[in-house]
Amino acid sequence: MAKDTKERILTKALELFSQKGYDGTNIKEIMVSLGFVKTAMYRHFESKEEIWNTLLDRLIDYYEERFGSPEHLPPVPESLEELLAMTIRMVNFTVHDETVVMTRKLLTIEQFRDDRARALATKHFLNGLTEMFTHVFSGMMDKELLCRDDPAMVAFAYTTPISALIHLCDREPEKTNETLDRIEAFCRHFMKVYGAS
Amino acid sequence: MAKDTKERILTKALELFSQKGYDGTNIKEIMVSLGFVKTAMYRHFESKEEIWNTLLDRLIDYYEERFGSPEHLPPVPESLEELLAMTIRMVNFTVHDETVVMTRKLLTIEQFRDDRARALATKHFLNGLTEMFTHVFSGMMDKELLCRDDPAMVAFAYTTPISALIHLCDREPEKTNETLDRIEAFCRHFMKVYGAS
DNA sequence: CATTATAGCGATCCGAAGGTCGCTTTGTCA
DNA sequence: TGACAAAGCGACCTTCGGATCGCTATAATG
Repeated sequence: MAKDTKERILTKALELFSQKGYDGTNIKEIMVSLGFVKTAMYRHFESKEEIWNTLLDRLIDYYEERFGSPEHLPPVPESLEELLAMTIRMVNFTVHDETVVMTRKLLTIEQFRDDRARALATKHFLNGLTEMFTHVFSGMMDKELLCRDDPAMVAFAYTTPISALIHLCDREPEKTNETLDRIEAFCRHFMKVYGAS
Repeated sequence: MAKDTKERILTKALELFSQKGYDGTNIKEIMVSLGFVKTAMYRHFESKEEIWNTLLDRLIDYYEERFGSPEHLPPVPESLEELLAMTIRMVNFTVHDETVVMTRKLLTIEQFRDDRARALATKHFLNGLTEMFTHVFSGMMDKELLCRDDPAMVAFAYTTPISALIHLCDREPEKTNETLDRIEAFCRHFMKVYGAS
């Protein structure tokens, strides 16, 4: 129950930091919205700064757990349709999971103020996805589902447009459905251009 | 000289807001770094809020002036090499011009807090570039320099990867040179894939 | 059941930040 | 040159936000 409070503070901090930034959020707001008085925070964290650091630790750990090791790489699709299905599944998760959305917004907002946020942003927004799809496309080229080419370059060309549209969903959530359609259209375009058929 | 002060305040505000955000920047810092006492600001603006609004007005106007009307569309290249040269020129400008860099960072940081920043961010980061290159690629397809395809989709596939790397330059300026190389490599890859040869 | 640590509360402190006001300086113009 | 407006200065006000401390209630433990 007490342990729970600490977690709830972190969750609420992620929520508020991702909307208004670290500087734009105050302790009172966090604690009152959880039904506490602001000073109750100091039973769980030494300072506002420590909330930030703990939160970032969690986000880094979470990313590492989830995407850190090769065993978390997705299976190599057996067809282009399967690639599309896998992509749509991943995108749907990433734009609808509230925690993931808030994490992305947080990193977007704080990337120029905090070095760890900066590093994590580059992984989240660029390198992580590219590396993952480098593996996927490398496998698909071996299976002759895609034209042979530099898999890292092809992965980059595939993931960055999708990433741009995910950012658009974050910025303008009311356009999410339309944007998901655009993602699917882009995937089909990509498959037409790069597919080996 | 007085008029100048107002401009200098706006310039400094852009600089600081783009590094630390609106909430993370205080009036004293702006004014003292310009050699004034903080309250001198109130001879030029009613409030901190008004600095923000004026600054955003300027950024919106500047964007409109520069990219707003069709006459500002770039000429359609006569060859793939020319497309590459034009792209490199544009990227170099956008990555090295301090004001442009600061504007991008500002929009990145404040896009979730301010609706006008949000709208301008979508233009800056996505639609503006895509529209511009839709025109370019449409012309190039007419000249049979590129395979015929949906020019808007091809423009999207061209500009968003470049945009992702421009964001990387903003985030990690020490990697600028290496990142510019990656942009060029991507452009060449793109030309190989989409070029009509 | 008594003890003790934990967690929440509220009063309070302190410094920072936005903003006001009146005085002084400067620069413009008749 | 005298008068006035614009612009800068600095003292001051107020609020807000982070942080400390001591009291109390709860809940876990021997």
